Amino acid sequence: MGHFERFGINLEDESPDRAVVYETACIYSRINRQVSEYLKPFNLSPSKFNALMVIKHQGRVKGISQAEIGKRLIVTPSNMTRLLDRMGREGLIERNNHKNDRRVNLVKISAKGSALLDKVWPGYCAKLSRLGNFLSKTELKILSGLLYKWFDKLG
Amino acid sequence: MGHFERFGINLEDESPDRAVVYETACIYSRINRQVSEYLKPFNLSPSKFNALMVIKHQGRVKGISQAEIGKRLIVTPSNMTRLLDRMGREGLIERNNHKNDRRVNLVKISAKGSALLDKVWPGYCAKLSRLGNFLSKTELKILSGLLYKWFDKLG
DNA sequence: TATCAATAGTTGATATGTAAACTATATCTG
DNA sequence: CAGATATAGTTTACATATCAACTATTGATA
Repeated sequence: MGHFERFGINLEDESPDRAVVYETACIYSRINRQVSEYLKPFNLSPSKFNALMVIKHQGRVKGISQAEIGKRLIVTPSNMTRLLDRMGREGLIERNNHKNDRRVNLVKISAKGSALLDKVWPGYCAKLSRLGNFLSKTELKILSGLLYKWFDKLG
Repeated sequence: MGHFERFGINLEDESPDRAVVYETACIYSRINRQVSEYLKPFNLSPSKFNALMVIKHQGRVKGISQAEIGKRLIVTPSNMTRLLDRMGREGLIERNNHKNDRRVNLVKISAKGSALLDKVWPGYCAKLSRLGNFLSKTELKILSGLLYKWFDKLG
């Protein structure tokens, strides 16, 4: 077991509860940077990629409302408006009015957006697998189980 | 063990390597939100808080350069400039010229900043402990060890 | 039905993040 | 020493995030 420090304080021994929080934050930071770097040549950010994935998989037939995308990704309405503005300008999505509720924008992925996702997805999965495969299969199972349990109880 | 899904895809069984990446991201998102909410009444963001902690603990005597803070927190120079601008405006820090190297700004925490940290720190630790204590001591030890190993190998 | 509350989305202000171009200063090297 | 190179920090432009205030529309209810 290693030594984990933050602000000059060794956390691992005295407070494993705080240590796991710090470790999670540090790992996330590295994951996020690597994913961002992978997506950059495609002119995609993690936010745009995630939104595009949700729109593709949840809005196949009639489209999906902005509020619904926001709920799934935990993105605020104002953020969603502007994210979709940019994605619309880049031709990745289309926004149409809901027939029965004129407040709602129904968002659908465009052919261009769909083609981009098809190009990006395999490498994205491979990148995530590489990020995870520093641990053995057994360790991954244990880690995944503990993380899931934690996530579940965090609420 | 639970079921973990993203974009409508069940990850846990087929690809534990990708599952741990997703789980880490989801947990981080919740941690970050809770920490932000705790800090908000003090007019602090996680970024300002982390910078203030580093400045307090690493810049005690002569101060610490902006580049050094940036290295520790992985913050770009331009971001650091403006973060410290705001923190300076709020009276949390002081910036002075380095005597022998006029390129360098030496940053020190102010009395006001130090008092703020003293007020925030106990609750911050308690918040992190509460975030981590959904797991037993044994589980925390195992999780912490696996996270450290992962973090170490991620490089 | 008239009003009132809830919902969907937009806009403006601001904080935080990146990248690139820039200034000023320091250091290295022929 | 002169010129190239490296380093520290700033500025600009832009993406992404929040919150608060706003409009438009729908739905509930008195």
